[in-house]
Amino acid sequence: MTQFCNIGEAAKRSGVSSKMIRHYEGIGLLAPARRTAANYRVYCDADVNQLTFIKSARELGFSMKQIALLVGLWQTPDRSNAEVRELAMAHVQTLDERIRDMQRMRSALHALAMRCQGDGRPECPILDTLADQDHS
Amino acid sequence: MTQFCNIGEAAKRSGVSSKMIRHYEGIGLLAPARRTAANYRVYCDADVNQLTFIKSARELGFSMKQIALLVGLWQTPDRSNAEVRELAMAHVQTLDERIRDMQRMRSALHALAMRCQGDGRPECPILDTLADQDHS
DNA sequence: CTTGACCTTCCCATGGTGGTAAGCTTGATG
DNA sequence: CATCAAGCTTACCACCATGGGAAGGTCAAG
Repeated sequence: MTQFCNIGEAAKRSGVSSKMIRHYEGIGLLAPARRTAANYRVYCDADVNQLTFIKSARELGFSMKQIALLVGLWQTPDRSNAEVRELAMAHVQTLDERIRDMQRMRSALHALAMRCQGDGRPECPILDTLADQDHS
Repeated sequence: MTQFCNIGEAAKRSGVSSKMIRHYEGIGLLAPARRTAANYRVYCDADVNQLTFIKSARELGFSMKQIALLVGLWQTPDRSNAEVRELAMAHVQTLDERIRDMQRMRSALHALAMRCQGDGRPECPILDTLADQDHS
């Protein structure tokens, strides 16, 4: 039943590039893959599942360090979901901060752009404001 | 009237670290600074202004490449504010995309966390969902 | 003259991903 | 069987912006 495949197939199935699969192995996020006689990496279904897990976590913006923790919890049968939840909520908070930062930039820049005529003359409130150390 | 200072003072006045000032010079964003006989970099008010400009642009999330363009426009007397505005609006759009991405992550993760009891048992919808290749 | 604070250059690290080159393996086709 | 393309291997280099640190020179105050 278990399907064995090489790195290209594992990449296709998990959505993680071969490059990154090797990288994940290099940084210890994945156990070193078994090899064929010709030194080709071999992956089983469980390995592909783990790659899928990592991919999903990346898509939620978790860092590699956090993902290492999540993978550890995932593979621990008697884990506590409280720990997972805490990790997740901490990341939600981080995302909120980043979103606020971006929004602050966005609205400041948009306000500047609205003050600029954009009519081809050299006068430009955007540049003037950037040059003014009082950020005003 | 013009105040000359060394890199530490320029850093203090502009808010850009000495480290980064040297880096900006290295990548060509700043003209190579004049030097004292002892090879210390010397900065004048205009240089500090340019550093302030760069700092402000960084705080709005512009990339170094965009900042190089902005600095170029800033220092061009017969520039067109339309060009500046276009750069700014393009960056607003980039920020909007990043914000949307973050918000998508945020809400997906928050929804997952809400489904998790966090009561100390091993059952965890967060991990289950990450492991499911159907992202559902 | 010593001391401490500053400056100089040079190298390394981060994080996550991509590219590329040189060389080996595999499988299919002529 | 020879060949060729596609895929694998490792080992580098690059991005972007920033920080850290080492080893050594300089300057000003005590």
